[in-house]
Amino acid sequence: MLTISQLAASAGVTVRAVRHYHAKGLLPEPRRDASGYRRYDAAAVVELIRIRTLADAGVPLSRVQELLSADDDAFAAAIGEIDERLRREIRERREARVRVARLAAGDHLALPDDAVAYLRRLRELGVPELAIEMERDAWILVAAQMPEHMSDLMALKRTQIEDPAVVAMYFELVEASAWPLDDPRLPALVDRLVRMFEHEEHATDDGRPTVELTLDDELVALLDEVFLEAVPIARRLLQLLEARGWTGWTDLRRLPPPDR
Amino acid sequence: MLTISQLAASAGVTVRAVRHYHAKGLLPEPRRDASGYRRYDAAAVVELIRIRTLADAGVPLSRVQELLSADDDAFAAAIGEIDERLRREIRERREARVRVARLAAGDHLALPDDAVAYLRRLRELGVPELAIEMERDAWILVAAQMPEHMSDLMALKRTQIEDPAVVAMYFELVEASAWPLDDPRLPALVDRLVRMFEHEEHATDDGRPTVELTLDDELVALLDEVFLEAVPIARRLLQLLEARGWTGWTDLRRLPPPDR
DNA sequence: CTTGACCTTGACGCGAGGTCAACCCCTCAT
DNA sequence: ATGAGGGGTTGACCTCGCGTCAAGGTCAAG
Repeated sequence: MLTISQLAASAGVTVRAVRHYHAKGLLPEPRRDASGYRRYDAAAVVELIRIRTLADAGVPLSRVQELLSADDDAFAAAIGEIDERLRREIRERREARVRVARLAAGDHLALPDDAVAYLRRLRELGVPELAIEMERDAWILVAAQMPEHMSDLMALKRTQIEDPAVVAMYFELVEASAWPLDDPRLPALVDRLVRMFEHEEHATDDGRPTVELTLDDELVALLDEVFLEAVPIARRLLQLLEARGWTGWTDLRRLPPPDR
Repeated sequence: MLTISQLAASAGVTVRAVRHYHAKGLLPEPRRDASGYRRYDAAAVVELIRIRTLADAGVPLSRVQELLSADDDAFAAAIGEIDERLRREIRERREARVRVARLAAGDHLALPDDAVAYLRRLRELGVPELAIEMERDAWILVAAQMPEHMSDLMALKRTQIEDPAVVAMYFELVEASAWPLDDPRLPALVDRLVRMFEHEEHATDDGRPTVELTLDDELVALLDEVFLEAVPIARRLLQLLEARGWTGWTDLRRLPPPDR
């Protein structure tokens, strides 16, 4: 005959846990000796070990209670489910190991692979780190709001960034982003931009596909907003562009002539 | 700028969880818009994903809070500990899978391997199942109270059980265990027992080692108690043995002569 | 103007015990 | 016989990471 602490020790649990199982009706209350102490037999040892085996496998005690009185078929089915859950938990922990290991470094946390590759390409092209950080934050916001468009967008950006003319403009804009709003060099910059757009327009007329037209309005609005927020000078540039007959930032278009 | 549900979705968590992190000081409260709604930037996305990465790895939120503001060395050390814990949890789940799989069948739950082997040998020798169950329960109690002695005891029992004389006595006792306490066949049985002891005694004098003498008193008391509890007729047998000048059950000895 | 989706704070609930508190019981040494 | 120590007993509150109301305020669309 065992005392409660001996029973508990035989299954490697605490006395408190055994009493908890009694309170929950998982383990039947044994008879008491003359002084009111609980006294256990071998069957209690077996039962307690069964409880712990299931509980250690992550089965909730309420489910353990059902299982202890289940028939063989139901029990076998339950064992199958438990095993499946354990395998899943093992898989999740393996994935967690990978993610935690990547935690120390980089952009991978909040961005998909292709966005990370795009940012890396910007670094290769010599874009200043500050500009890359702004760009990264912008893409994080886009990814948060419209993750389903990210892969198309990144494909587009990676194509654009390989065009030397676009890269040249990019560098001009990066440089300009630090200028004050009333910097005298701004009008000349905008003139160069407009000339470039008009050149592109002609090229497009020659039959080159205009990839941007596939972007939906909501996405364009988001991209515009994000970049206007991120780059202080962007609003001023937009004003100057509109004065020259163009509007939009992501989806650049000629304004309708003002006389209409 | 993101609303709380957009932020939450970007990290795959619930809105409630994000608010919980604010309340715990894990994620700084962002600024509010005109209507009092929270508005988040890209940094919040990154931070939230960091929190979730750690939390998904099983790090308590209080620890996450420390880690987010820890220096690189402390952080790297913590990552090491987290990875170690994850590996341990994977190992535990693998072991749980094995134990759960064994749950459906048998004695292995509450007994060590050698005790299971001993019970299997009893079955091979044709011992009735009822007697084996009693014996199993007795050994479970012994294992619960003195697990450190089990391997020696089982070695001893396995040796004994290979001695045909012992096996013969064993069968007689098994049979007798079902008799009423006043069965007329009992005295003859005890006579046979005593004759066997005396024979053993002579054999021992011849130089055979007496293994039992290495058992300590506490263990002998436990074994006696367990078997006297388990087999109703054992007490009566003990009385009869003592009338013939022997005492003890596990550690059988001649009584001192009554005239002293 | 209403509906329905979103946001706010605050409070309680759960699951598996841990951790007191306050008391009883038994044994052993003084 | 007396106290100390190491069992046992019940009961009540604490923990953690949110889920789930409750009781509203806000916003865009029909």
